[in-house]
Amino acid sequence: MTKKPRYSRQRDAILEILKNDDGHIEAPEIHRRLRKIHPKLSLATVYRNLAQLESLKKISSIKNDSNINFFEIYREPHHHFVCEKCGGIQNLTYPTINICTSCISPHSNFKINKVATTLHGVCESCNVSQKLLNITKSF
Amino acid sequence: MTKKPRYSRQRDAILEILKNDDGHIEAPEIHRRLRKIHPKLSLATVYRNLAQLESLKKISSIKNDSNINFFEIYREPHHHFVCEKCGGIQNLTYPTINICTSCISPHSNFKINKVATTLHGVCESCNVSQKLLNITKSF
DNA sequence: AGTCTAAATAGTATTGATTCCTACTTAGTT
DNA sequence: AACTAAGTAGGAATCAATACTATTTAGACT
Ligand SMILES: [Mn+2]
Ligand SMILES: [Mn+2]
Ligand SMILES: [Zn+2]
Ligand SMILES: [Zn+2]
Repeated sequence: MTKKPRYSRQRDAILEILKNDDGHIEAPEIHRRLRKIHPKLSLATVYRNLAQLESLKKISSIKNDSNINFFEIYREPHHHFVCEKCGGIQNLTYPTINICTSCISPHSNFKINKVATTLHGVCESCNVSQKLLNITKSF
Repeated sequence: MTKKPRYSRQRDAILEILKNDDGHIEAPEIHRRLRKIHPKLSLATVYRNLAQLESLKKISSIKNDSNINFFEIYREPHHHFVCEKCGGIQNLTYPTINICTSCISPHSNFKINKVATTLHGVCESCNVSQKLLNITKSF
């Protein structure tokens, strides 16, 4: 139905960055990295292509609590941990919880595209620096 | 540790709106409703108090795909359905999945504050109007 | 190989929910 | 009644993301 998009050097480079990264990257970071080789690349182009790639299910995105969108190459569905302090995102390697999808199917007229389980809290490194701060405060 | 906040007529009214609503409301909607009785209420005040009430666990919030924050009175933990078309949010009445919390606890230095499972898709009413649109297009 | 056109891009302006700022007000303690 | 830290109103600022527009380009078709 939806036809295949035309090739673009820029989109290809964006996808390549994500293929070779095992984390979750922001659009401006992708832009920064590609600028070294494609000095004319526009940030708007990065955003436009990321949106397109996501709708083609080649990549996926997740937002942190500050509404910043992080992108990664499409992987097996998995869950995420979002740090409330630094905004960093980490993968959780526990099996996907599919029960929701099957549970809601009785509500037949819903169309479910994505199930996201996200834990919010304070990550290891932020937690440690928090503790250190408390110690120094007590003096 | 954190001391109880001072009483405020505005905060009380905001909480009252949420207590008497079973849905998920945006800050501007709360503002609109309260303006009828408190014409001088500032939208910034609504946002500030919603943030405070949430940190006191009296209310909770969830964002739709357009980053708009919806608020509700604190309830038993539950999951949500977010419509990609209209941005509306609905509760899912299936039992909370706690396994993630217990699974990750071995990663001891994480602090988990919130577990959110959210389904993204097209809600019943949007789905129906989508179908009607397709029918009219085929003429 | 040249022509054509819809899709893509660069660069910039705009959006819009939320937060910040500051002078003023007020709850509540002494 | 006086004091003060917390809260408010109103408006400005923020900033990730999107919209806009003139220009370029992939790739289809002669
Ligand atoms: Mn991931
Ligand atoms: Mn809810
Ligand atoms: Zn962190
Ligand atoms: Zn909908």
